[in-house]
Amino acid sequence: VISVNDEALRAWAAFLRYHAWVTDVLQEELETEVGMPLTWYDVLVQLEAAPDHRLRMQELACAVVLSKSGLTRLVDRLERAGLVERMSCPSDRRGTFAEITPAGRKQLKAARPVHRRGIDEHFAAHLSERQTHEVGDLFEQLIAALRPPDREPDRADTSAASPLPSS
Amino acid sequence: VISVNDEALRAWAAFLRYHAWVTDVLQEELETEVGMPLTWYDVLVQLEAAPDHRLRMQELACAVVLSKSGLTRLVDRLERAGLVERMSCPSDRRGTFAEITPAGRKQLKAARPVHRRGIDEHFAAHLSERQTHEVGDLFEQLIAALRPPDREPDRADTSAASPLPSS
DNA sequence: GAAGATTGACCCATCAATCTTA
DNA sequence: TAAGATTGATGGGTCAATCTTC
Repeated sequence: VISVNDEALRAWAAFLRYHAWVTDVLQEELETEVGMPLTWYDVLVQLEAAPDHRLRMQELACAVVLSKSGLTRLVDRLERAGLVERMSCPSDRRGTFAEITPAGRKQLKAARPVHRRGIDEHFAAHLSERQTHEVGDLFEQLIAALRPPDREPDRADTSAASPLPSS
Repeated sequence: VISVNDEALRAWAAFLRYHAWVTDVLQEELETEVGMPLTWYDVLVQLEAAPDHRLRMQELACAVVLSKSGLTRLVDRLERAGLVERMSCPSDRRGTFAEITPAGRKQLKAARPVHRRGIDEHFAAHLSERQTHEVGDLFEQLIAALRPPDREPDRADTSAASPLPSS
């Protein structure tokens, strides 16, 4: 059988293991220092960066790589916590915007330096400038190569365009 | 605030997004072509590779990056499916081995080429030999740099040594 | 009492079905 | 009828408590 070689498998295994561990560490840091789960942080980052600080539920689901229904429930929790507010879209009343609230921006302001410090400490600090650039290029290239994943029915990213994870 | 720069954030975002997408794709390929979830595959790979084709529950949990309780339930399902069998450890009767069955090895034999093809197609094929080597080194170095994660109570990897994800 | 593993309660995500508006 | 979003049922994971054996 045509198959991948050992060096590639070693790289793949390291990639997987590193991802599992580093997300665990970042999650825990954010949780203990700011008391917020990483999923919340991701949502707040996306909304803060969006025009008018709001996004349609569908776009947000795509951005944070969650199913539509998953996002509905996540926004439920964020709204209950007062960090996000739902606003119905006036031009198309089927649609709903999720908008970050002042309290949400305040939380984000507290969380961002913690998370960025984590990314720096557990990732960026160990890469040379050249490596950083190369890793960015490489993974963007790999993403582009994944066949525009003709996603499953409930999945939000049929549009397949813009998603950008936490930063 | 001292913080990570934009190039590093771009690399980080690409890393995260690629991981989310590629695991999704591999998961779906394995599911549709062999009818087995990726978690099952990971367990079978670990057991097949282990001495006597079996591992203590704790070691297995560590290897597949799952909590002890999570692994208990996963092995429950695998045992129900006949792919794995529990054997009590004769020398220390507190302990339990999970051992791959003939049926499990057969399943693995069917699954492995599918999964490896996926890794090749969506990962290895896009890397030069030099890049493959560099990615492997880089992530292994990053793993080593993560403070030996003094893990949470229930987490299996207090031993922190050997875990190797799916291959 | 501590270690290995399991169990019960709970959290969060997904899928399929549903409701509403276009 | 289709599109946007939500809801109900369910799968699979974690934590804390428990059981068994050392």
